Amino acid sequence: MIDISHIRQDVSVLKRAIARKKFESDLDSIVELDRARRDCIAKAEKARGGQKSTNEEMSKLKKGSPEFLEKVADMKQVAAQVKELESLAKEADDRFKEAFLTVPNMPHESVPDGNSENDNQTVSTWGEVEGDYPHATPHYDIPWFEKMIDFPRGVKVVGAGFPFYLGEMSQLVRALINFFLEEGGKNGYREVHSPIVVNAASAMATGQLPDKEGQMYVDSNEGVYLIPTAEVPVTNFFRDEILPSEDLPVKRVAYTPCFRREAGSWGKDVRGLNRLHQFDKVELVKWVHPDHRFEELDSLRADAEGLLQKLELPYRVLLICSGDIGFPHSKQFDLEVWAAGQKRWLEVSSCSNFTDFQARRANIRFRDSDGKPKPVHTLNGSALAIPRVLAAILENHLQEDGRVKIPECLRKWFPSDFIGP
RNA sequence: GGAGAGGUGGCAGAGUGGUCGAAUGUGCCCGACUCGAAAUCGGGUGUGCCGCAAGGUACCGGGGGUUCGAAUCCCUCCCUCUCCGCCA
Repeated sequence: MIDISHIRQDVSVLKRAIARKKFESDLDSIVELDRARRDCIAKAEKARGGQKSTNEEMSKLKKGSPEFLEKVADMKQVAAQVKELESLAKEADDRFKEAFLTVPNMPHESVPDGNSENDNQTVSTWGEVEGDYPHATPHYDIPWFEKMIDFPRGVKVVGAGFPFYLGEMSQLVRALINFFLEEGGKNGYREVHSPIVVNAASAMATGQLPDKEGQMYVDSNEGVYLIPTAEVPVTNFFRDEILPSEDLPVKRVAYTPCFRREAGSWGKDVRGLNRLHQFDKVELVKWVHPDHRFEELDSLRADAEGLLQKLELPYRVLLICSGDIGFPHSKQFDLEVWAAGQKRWLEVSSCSNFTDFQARRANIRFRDSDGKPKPVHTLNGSALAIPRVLAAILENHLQEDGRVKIPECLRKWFPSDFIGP
């Protein structure tokens, strides 16, 4: 959630910001709900204060004395009144909070205007995009692909979108995971091995609930959700905590499987590894001092970009426009790898700054130099999503002999220079 | 899953229906003493909400109830621990 002062001061600023995001939010009525709530709270607290001071007097009287009994009789009415006012205040408070939760984060001023993904800005590209890939083939059309990644048996065992990776392909997946984790460590991120289910409070704190409930697999017996990204459990690590400011920035890297129902998005362009219900991903998460939020976003992005460079995969960096940016995001860069066989860009990372939006929901604070707790700023980014990176490796590094060359940086964990028939 | 015990401030740990935001210890911060440190002594030390402020109000696991008044009594949910069962 945003800072409440944004709706108490000049709402027009907030209105304009939200309009840029193409989100609907009835701010006028939320302002009114806030006013009503404060009014009710003031009344209830005043009544309660009166009741308390009388009760204090009563505690000094002899129990059962005439004065005491008289006051009891008087206070019965007061008590009923207080109860009524308090319940009105709670109602008003709940109404406000519910509405306030629907207000998205404001996009940063450096975020370009736009309506959809078509308006995202390419800020840079790396590597040879239109370059020389004479043998490039869509990964799912590589002859031996199905021998190494078994979709039909995944369908039999679970359903669509849950492939088995076999033999050397499984080793390659593992090599990528190791590479990403190790690079994260080198860049100062502490490795975490995290739960892959979370409770509703956690999903609420990072913003998956209530918006994206339909996108998550849920176990309603236990009231837990399979995580769509490690962002959820890892960010919630510090929920309801106050961090010492000298600990900032805190940086963590985690590998987890991710689970997404992808409800409604199944259909075209989802062949092979392009879109799965379960996939592996290494995620970077940072908790930072507000003063450093944007330099931290740049360095986070650089950390993710470094991986693609070492993998020798061409990519572009998109600055996501206001209309395509997510609900809790302030600013977002996507990294898209060039898949030379499909001749298309595949998103392999999304690096985002949430400013204090998640931190307020999750109640994660730091103690500022004035001694007061303030919300931290949270950032995260994939580094990287494995199946699409794998797809790009298979397509771009495919050679004339039908084998795929393994990038140098993975050889430490992979037993051969090539993968293939 | 069964039986029992318990959830109080950073931690430990008292708490009679009213004088309890809560004793005490410990930790932490400031000061005194000291060449410095330890020890000792003195002072300070939670968070949210409402309020321009003074101040008020809430919070003793969550929610509800009884009562003029609840950390304290009742209901309910959650969690932790011990023992048993099952099991990686």
